[in-house]
Amino acid sequence: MNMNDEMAGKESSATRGAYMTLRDMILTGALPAGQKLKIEQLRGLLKTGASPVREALSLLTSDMLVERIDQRGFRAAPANKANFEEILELRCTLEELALRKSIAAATPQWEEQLILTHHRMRKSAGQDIAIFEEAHKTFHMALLANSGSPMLERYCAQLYDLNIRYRNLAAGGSKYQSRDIAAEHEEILEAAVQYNADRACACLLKHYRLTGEYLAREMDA
Amino acid sequence: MNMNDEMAGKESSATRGAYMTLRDMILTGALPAGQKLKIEQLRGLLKTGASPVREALSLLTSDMLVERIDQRGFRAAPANKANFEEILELRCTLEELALRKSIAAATPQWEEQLILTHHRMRKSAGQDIAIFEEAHKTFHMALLANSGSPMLERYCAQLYDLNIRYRNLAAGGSKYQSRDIAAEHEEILEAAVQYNADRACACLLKHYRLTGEYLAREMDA
DNA sequence: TCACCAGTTAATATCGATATTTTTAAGAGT
DNA sequence: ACTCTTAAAAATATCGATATTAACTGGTGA
Repeated sequence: MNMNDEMAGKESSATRGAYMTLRDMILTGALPAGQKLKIEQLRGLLKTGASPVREALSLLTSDMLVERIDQRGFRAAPANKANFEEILELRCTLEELALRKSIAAATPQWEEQLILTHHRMRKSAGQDIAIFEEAHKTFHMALLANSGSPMLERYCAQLYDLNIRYRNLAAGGSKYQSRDIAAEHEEILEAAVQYNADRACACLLKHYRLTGEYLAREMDA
Repeated sequence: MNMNDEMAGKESSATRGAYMTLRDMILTGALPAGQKLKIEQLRGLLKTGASPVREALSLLTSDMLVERIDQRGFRAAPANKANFEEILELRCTLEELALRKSIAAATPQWEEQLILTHHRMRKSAGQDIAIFEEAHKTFHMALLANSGSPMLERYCAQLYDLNIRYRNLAAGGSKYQSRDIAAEHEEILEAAVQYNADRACACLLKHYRLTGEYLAREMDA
């Protein structure tokens, strides 16, 4: 009767499908930074018409993943260390702000969501990396989800994605970081559910800055 | 030979033209908040095809001026008091951040730009309101332009526009505010060129909050 | 050798028409 | 009267083709 099972994941509109695919390809680095994105080429890759491709690219400019040069097409957003550090710093500022607001307005529902998303993230640790990444983002966003400011959360989500992109671009060869990521997440969670804003923020920012320094080193090499 | 004089202001691509026009119409309230934006209707209004309209609308979603509902078209972003207050607060936070950074990194060039843009704003006070608004935005953005963080500046510009939109939506009938806007601008400028970050921020935020309270009152009525 | 200027190629931007989907309206059955 | 189903209308989304614009190439004159 319904097609939810069959079509799970497949988006209703061609535009959304193209948007998702392109977004993923840019975030993972399948489409390298700065690369020209030719409509015809993408049209073939995505097996759809020019209009959805074009519209998807327009939408991706919002996310700062694609640059649009009038009359001259699209290209994947460039990447460089300065931009990375800008993102990292801005992200730390905005996420701290959002986390403090979330904790200040804490509710049982929010708290329970933290527990749940954290649990799911742990569970997915063994599975496919894409599954984990998804759960990881969900957990981090859950931390901020009670800030009361959807726009702030949106900015944070955007910066999160941009950061992930740099992680994928930079961490090409080298193995996963040696730090105990799981422990860092537990620390953050613990502080949050205890409404300890200072500690939660300190842990969160340490979590980001450690990854940041690691990536910055990779980018030099 | 060339058409620069004739075509001044007319954008090169139909998409950009549509983008500019629609943006303006939403900011000024010519397209009311929440209104359904039918392609066919806009196609007639803008005298262009469906593709440019569609693409312009997609671009406007980045600016949070248009909402896209998959398979169900576009509509002008809704407006309500909660959203307005969210914008105001976020704007105060981000602009303070950017202004402090700008002052901390002050250079003669930046300082001179402040003087210039302020002067131009004063000059344009008598002229057409649209001219003044343009100069007003330029001045305010110049204050933040030395923050060293293009993304932060972009967010501020976005919030600025959203705020202006509410000003246009709310201040329908009532006359321009009685406050001495010019004096407030001078205060901000003075503090900035003296590298007095605390005072500059205090003045800037006061400037925003006063307008904000005024608008909030309008919105109740 | 180099800058400059056609002519050619390639890519973008745009149009008009069609397929899909949603919304509206109407009718049948309970 | 009310809901459910079904037909008609309207609007969105998409396609394929064309016009417009930018990029390239090779040759010409200093």
